[in-house]
Amino acid sequence: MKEVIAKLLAKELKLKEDEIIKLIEVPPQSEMGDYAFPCFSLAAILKKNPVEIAKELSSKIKAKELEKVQPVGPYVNFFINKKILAEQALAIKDDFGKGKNKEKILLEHTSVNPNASPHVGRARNSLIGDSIKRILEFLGHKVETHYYVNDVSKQIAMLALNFKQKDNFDDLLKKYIEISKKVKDNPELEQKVFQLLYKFEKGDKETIDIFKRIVDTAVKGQKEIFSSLGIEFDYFDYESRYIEEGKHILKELGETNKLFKDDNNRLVLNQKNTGLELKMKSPVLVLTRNDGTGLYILRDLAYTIEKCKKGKNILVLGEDQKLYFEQLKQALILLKKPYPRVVHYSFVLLKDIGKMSTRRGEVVLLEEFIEEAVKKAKEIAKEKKTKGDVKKIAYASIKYAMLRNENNKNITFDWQQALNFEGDSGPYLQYSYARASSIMKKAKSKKEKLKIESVDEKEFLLIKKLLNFPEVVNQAYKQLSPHIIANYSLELCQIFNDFYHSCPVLGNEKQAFRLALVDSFRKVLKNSLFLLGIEAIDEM
RNA sequence: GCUCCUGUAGCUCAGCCUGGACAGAGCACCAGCCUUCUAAGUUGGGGGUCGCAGGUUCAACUCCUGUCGGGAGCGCCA
Repeated sequence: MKEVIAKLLAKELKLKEDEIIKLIEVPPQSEMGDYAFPCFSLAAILKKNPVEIAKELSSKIKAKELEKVQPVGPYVNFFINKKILAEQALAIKDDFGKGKNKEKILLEHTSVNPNASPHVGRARNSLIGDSIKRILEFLGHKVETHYYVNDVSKQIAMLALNFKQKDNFDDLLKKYIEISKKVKDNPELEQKVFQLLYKFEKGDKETIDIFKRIVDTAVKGQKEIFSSLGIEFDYFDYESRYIEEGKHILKELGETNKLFKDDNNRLVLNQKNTGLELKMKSPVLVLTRNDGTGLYILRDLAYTIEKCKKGKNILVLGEDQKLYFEQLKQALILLKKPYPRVVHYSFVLLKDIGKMSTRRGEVVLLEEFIEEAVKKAKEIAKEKKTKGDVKKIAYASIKYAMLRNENNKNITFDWQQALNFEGDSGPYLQYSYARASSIMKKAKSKKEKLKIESVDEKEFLLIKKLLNFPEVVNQAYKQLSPHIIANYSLELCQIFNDFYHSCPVLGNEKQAFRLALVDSFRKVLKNSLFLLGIEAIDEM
């Protein structure tokens, strides 16, 4: 529609269409029109009062697509023929907004340390990652999700000192906190930790077995939790598999003459003149310990290089890893290798406590949170005497609460607010869908002939919002930010509920038209929710 | 100390990338709406120096600089 207007304006103005498209905006209120063209920039060129220009333009432009063209101050406001848009909205199909890209994309997200049950803060990584996966696939990309398992870490080695054969997933957190405290106050114990890592890297069978048992226990538990939320991974990539390749990388880096041994006999990469000198005290990257064992980044380099060979890469990382990633990226650039696009998200802070820390045990576990949400959903369902699937409602609540914020903003986590099922919440979106479904169900599906006689204001608002969906998905893709979808979903539902209250569907003379509109709403909202990983439900 | 992110209503957040018409939601608070498609809904009301100060511009919540508050990071954790 924008294009049509731009064409008309281009005729009058001797400006290029794409320039005009950039200027066209949507008025703040729908009564002002559907699109507006501000004449400020023309005022300078034509040396005329913008108000005059708007008046002149308005009188000249006419087209069958336009119901009305009206000058308001320095703006030319366009009212689109409502029936044309209504027809478009009614023609919406299940695949509305889907794309046909075919690019192969590897998406790495979550990668929680395999040492304990994940806390709510970590879930943000998974939920953002999973939503990005859905957005990419919706646009047609071929996506592989990868979960990097850090099975060579110091954390695992510490846990190995405190792990018993019979320990299961639920014991890990407690055990980890215990040993973590001990190691902190005891340098000798820390030496033991490093010895274990050394043995592991040298291939000591006993050590490898203990590590494996811990990691398997943790990964299995974590996988189950994420799976319960509908988050699945295509590949679990084990860090330990990259130990050898990491040594090759070390060799390659050695040939760049940027590698040197420091006073403590560690191999260090000089990262001067990469821009990093502005961001850290000393722009170096330590690659090995003094006992020769490789550090995490060495294996990560090998891993990243391997992934990048297979396709375009996207990585979801916490904001605490910004500098780390920048160092990794510069090392890859030095090796003349491609590097991933990265999405950083900020932390989930606990109200009254602050940052969650597994080590300190100051956490709300994702499991607890899920349980609490389900409990709450059950209570409400009982109270309302409804049948909706309480689990789906609880998950929607969690996912929406974690995805509604912009990635790089801190979330303040508050039980009460996170579990609110009213207003700006996941259940509100599902409720709107359920209402629409209920109408569809009650309408006996007789196919009446559709004639659009007139379009009411509330109907038109819904129509415009529905047609906006593809643009919203593209925005979310461009920014790799699910919150754009979350916000759109909320606005869409608010508009639908407004329509719901002022436009009776069943038994109304416009039933056929409104029914078709409700059906389009269901299709769009279902897709929109799907992109957030939220299931649409027919009753609740 | 340096780098990055952030500061919008009592609270939680959109809007800023791509500057324009009175700054939008939700929660909480007050007053209404269920003989009509689900009240997990909806209507109305109060509540804002968009942290502060400069600058650019016809026009700044939006861009630039400075400053203050919050978060994150800055050599052998990942």
